[in-house]
Amino acid sequence: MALHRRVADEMKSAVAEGVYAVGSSLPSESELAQRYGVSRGTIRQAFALLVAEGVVASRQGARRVVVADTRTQSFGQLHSFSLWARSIGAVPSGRVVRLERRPATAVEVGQLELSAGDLVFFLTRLRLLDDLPVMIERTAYPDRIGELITATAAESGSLTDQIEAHGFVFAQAEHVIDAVAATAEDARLLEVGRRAPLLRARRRTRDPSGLVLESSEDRYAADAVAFLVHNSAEVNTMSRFTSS
Amino acid sequence: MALHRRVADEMKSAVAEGVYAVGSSLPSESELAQRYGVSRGTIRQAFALLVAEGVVASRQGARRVVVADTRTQSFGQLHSFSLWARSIGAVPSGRVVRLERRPATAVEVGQLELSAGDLVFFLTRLRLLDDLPVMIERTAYPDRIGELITATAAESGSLTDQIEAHGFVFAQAEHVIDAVAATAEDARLLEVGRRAPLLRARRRTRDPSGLVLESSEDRYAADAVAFLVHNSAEVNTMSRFTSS
DNA sequence: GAGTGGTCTAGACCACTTG
DNA sequence: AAGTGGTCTAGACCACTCT
Repeated sequence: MALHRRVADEMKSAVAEGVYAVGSSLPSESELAQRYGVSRGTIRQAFALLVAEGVVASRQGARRVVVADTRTQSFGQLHSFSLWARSIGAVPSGRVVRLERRPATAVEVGQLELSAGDLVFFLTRLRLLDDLPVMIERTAYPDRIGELITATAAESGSLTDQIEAHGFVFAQAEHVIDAVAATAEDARLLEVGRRAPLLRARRRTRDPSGLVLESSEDRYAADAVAFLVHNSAEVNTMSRFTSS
Repeated sequence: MALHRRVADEMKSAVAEGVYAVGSSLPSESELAQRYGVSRGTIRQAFALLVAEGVVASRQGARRVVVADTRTQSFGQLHSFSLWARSIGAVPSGRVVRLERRPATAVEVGQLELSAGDLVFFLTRLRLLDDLPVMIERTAYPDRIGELITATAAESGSLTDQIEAHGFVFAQAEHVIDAVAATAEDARLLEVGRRAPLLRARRRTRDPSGLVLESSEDRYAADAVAFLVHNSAEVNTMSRFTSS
């Protein structure tokens, strides 16, 4: 583990434990550098992480201030339904609705950055927390990933684990988030009314070299889940689009 | 403007202009350092911005790769409806539904980090793009901000401009995004059906020192707007919550 | 083995706040 | 005026990719 990552984690723990209260000031960079026995640059790297996560506010000339003790979820927890479920103390499960291997549609060719005629695995799963239906996941995998997928694995739990076990690394993702009305199938599976509001997240995940590993459309029952996003003037990872 | 910011902007322009195609590799850090006449550290600062915005993928040992030419919106565009509207070539307008000054509710005291009994300005506005209703904005301002707000300013355009003109700086924000069904008032104002799905973004904005400047609940017509969020294993600004 | 990005250090100067 | 964070430099070593 990198030094700056370790420092950041320790600072975050200290905030969570109340050593530094929300609203209070933090020690200066030079003091922390001395305390941890690292250079000022390493302390700054650590703070860059905390600022991005919205834990700390920074302004020139003044000490940094704690603004929240939000323990941001790891990228892994955001990516894997199973991991996330366990982290909040719920029991995740999945029910395979459809699993097929077929030529990619034009849209999928674009999404997965394939060539025309390439095969994809397409999986529709209902995801449950403590046996309550929460989300419908419709995911397209390029063939090289898809061939790792079996119906039994999809039923029992985490495909993410399965895929990572074969050496694929999920490194970055983009999410397009909007609201839609439930279709007949959505309503039946999620046990909500027809046309009920659903939170939709269309996700595309890449490995460290930028190759697309999956493209998914997730639909959450409206009262089940929300997303929290933090952004700042320095680093902004969020934008707003007209979808029409 | 900081050197690394300038380098990042130039790289982004180069990608947008096709100098570096999506999918292709970028020059090495040392080559860019020489070309721009800066140190390697500055080039790395520039790339940190581009990686956070999802323009570039990075992995140890290999050259960086261009993964998208998404021109991420600035923090300002994300924050100001007026600025955003103009940036996409639409004409923004606003209609004040309610504007009141009153003691903060318990929830608002928490949201705005006030003390019990403090006053807030509460503004409900319908926002339109090219005269089409798109969003309802219900915003609470602490008194020191709210006293800058007049009904005429709220009608004519950007309160953000108004507030910034008085020296307040919007530095960071957190957004909780989910889906809700339209209430009777929502439906009437947005001209959608009762119980139509709406995309809801609850936003809290802070100044550089961490003070809360506003707390807002925005409801978008489902087919009007979507949010795009980019995240990565290194820096993750997004998380998923059970809202129940 | 050469090249590249990831990490860390030490030091310098500046802009800003008031610890 | 002192302290603090923001920026930039130069150099070092390591882990990893690539051919």
